[in-house]
Amino acid sequence: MIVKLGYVAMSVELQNASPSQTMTFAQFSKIKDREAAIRKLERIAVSNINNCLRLLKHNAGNQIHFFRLSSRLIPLANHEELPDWDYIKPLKESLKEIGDYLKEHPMRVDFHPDHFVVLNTPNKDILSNALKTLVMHKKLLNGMDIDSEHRCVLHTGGGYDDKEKALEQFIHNWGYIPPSIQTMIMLENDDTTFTVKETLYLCEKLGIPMVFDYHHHLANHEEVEWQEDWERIVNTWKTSPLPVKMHISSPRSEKEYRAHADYVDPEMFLEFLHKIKGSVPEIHCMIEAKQKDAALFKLMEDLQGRQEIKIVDQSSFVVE
DNA sequence: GCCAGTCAAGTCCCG
DNA sequence: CGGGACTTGACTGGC
Repeated sequence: MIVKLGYVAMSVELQNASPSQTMTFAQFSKIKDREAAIRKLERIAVSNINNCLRLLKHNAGNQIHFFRLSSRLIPLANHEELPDWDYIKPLKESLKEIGDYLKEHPMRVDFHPDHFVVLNTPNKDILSNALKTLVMHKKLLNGMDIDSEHRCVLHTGGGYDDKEKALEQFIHNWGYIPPSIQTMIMLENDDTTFTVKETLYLCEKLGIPMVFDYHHHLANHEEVEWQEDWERIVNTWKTSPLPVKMHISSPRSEKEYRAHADYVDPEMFLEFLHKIKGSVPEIHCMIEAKQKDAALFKLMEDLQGRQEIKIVDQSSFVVE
């Protein structure tokens, strides 16, 4: 089984390369010339996308084949006071550059929109805003000429005091999501509300790939045993053009269990890999750690020299 | 140039 | 029911 590691959105090694620079609506409103304010938003967005390209080059240079793009590339993209702003148009060229680069340096990239994109809300306006944000992600992928199938990880959403009802609400709302947006989505078990089994229920019913977050599972489960669910999780990827993907992180501390630690505990990771080895030929593990790419490199270093590990390159290895 | 506070979103928690 | 916590990185303001 080959394991490929990825990391999230920004680098601690590459300086001044934030893909998430922003302007709040309060700042925006202070600028009297609205056109000038919009131009400023556009300059920030272009800078974010250019930094994204720098990050991709950094990744390619370090043999990293898997990366989560920032979902904050375009500040105020879906703000209700800016419905007339065509935010994609001024970004066309920068986005195409990314697309061209990715054709030369193939890398799996995807998004994880912030947790306020809630698809199971009973509130129409919130659903409509969630959909707008997903459409923005779709446009970004189109601009980069990336097939948008299975490129957006989401959580199931709110519990609303009745999780069973909340799951049915998800299924109900799913009918209002255009198919081209539906195919973008993957669902992840979360650390406070919806467990692996609950997420699987939706994924199987609606044909959505499930992203297993091991740390979330340890924080939130009916039963801690997960191996009997693993085959079902793998099965949700059967129709996907992409390999199974999952999230790996370690608790910051016993007290702050749900928060992400700076680095990933290699022992926990190895133990996990031994349990799933042989179940898939290839798996992509997204490292969610405070130290971002440095955590990925440290984990690779920690795994070096282990009997059962054969290092392939700076971010991949084979487990036997 | 540092530290505390603010910002954005939706849900959840508390009184 | 209303206000604050939660989360995250970026940014602002006070000193």
